[in-house]
Amino acid sequence: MPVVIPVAAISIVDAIAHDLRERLFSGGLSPAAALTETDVAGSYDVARPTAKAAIERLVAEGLLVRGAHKTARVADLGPIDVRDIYLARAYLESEVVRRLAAARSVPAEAVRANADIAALTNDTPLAVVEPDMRFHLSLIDAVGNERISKMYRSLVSEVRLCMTRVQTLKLLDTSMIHDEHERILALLGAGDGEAAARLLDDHLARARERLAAALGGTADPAAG
Amino acid sequence: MPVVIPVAAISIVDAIAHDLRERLFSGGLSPAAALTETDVAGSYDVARPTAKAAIERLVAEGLLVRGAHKTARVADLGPIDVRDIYLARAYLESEVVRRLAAARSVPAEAVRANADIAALTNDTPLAVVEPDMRFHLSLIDAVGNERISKMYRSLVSEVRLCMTRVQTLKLLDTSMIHDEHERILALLGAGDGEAAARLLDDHLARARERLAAALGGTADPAAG
DNA sequence: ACGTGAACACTTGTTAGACAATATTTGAAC
DNA sequence: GTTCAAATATTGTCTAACAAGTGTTCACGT
Repeated sequence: MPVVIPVAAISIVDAIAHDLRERLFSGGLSPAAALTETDVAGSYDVARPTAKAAIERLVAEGLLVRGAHKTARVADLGPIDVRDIYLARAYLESEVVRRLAAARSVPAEAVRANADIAALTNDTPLAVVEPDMRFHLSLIDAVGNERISKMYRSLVSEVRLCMTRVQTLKLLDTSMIHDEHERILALLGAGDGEAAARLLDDHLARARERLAAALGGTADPAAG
Repeated sequence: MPVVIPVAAISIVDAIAHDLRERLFSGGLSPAAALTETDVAGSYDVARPTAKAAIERLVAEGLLVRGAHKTARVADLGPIDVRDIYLARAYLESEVVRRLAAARSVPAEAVRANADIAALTNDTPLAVVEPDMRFHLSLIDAVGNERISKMYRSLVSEVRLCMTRVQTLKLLDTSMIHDEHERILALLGAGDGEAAARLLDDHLARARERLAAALGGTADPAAG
């Protein structure tokens, strides 16, 4: 019996949306930068409706913003948005660790991701972002819920957009992140969901306040 | 100083998407029914690209499904989807009640919605759906988080789509729903988040299994 | 009769060009 | 310098069209 090899023939709109997303995440597009439909159409050499569709997709994802008859702009997420996003993350993720702990389930992929963090030598300051995201995503994906994974991915993409604005900042202490992750995993294996959720909340709150402060907000650990 | 009166000049695409959604929820469109772009364009007397945009919006919301070069169809959500949706609801909502209880916050709108449920005389069997949704939505909205509210609303719209398929079924016992809501609100005021979350989980699990069973699934209270 | 394969119709993906409606900017008048 | 009006830029929508993919029919050969 032949094995099915999954291939995806992505459409032009998909390709443009994907590339715009990459440019957004790599900082190629500054916050509040204007993205007219004609510009996008011109730079990819496609028709305007095609560019329009790609832009509208990113607007739906929250990466771009635009009002009626206004040109789309890169979302400039401030401290308020950061707190909104991280609170949503905390809601989803702390409930996830509660239920993972109840099943004493320690996702293998999360362990791997955290090992990758430990293995980091001093590269660029934000080399830790990728394995860190992978750690948190693997916790979410471990529950195997399509819609939860999709919602969380949407939040992660907004976080990545924020991060492009603080590339220079020294936000994150790699070893501390690793240690906290390790403790969370241990609590999952021990079945202590309460403690794991509490620790995760602290972990996210710390990251949130650093990011919010870097984006010009005042320190406000209780905000949310 | 003149008071600002907020008006929304919705676009044609918005209007069509809205109307299609209503038709979806009112059962005017059967599950798995085909919705070609030309048909939609013809029935609203607009150009095909306009209809296309409306269809793509509903596809993004999960109300329609479509593959590349295939005609869009009404999503026919089965027991598996119901469990996926309700588990996502439970994750969001049980964490919400935990945190509402921690603040001993009892949302006034939730109290109102539950009073509306109690005031129901025997109308159509699914007259309870609207105030029930409103009860749960008001709990979510009480935390004042933009992204959580948006995610939850997306889940609710999928639930509504499921419900249109079981209109005839006697799914819900009004007084039981009211009582359970009442107990949840009481636990919020008492600050007992654990108990409130547990009760809410049971409440949603019951609704989930009734809905899943009505959609042809086998009883499986532990699924998810 | 049955499976094969080619022609066909249907649908979607994408493009081009155009016009109207709305925002934004420029410029001129006071 | 401020304010109003014209010019420009941009988006929303339409018409028409072609290309490409999907599903179906139907004749054909075995």
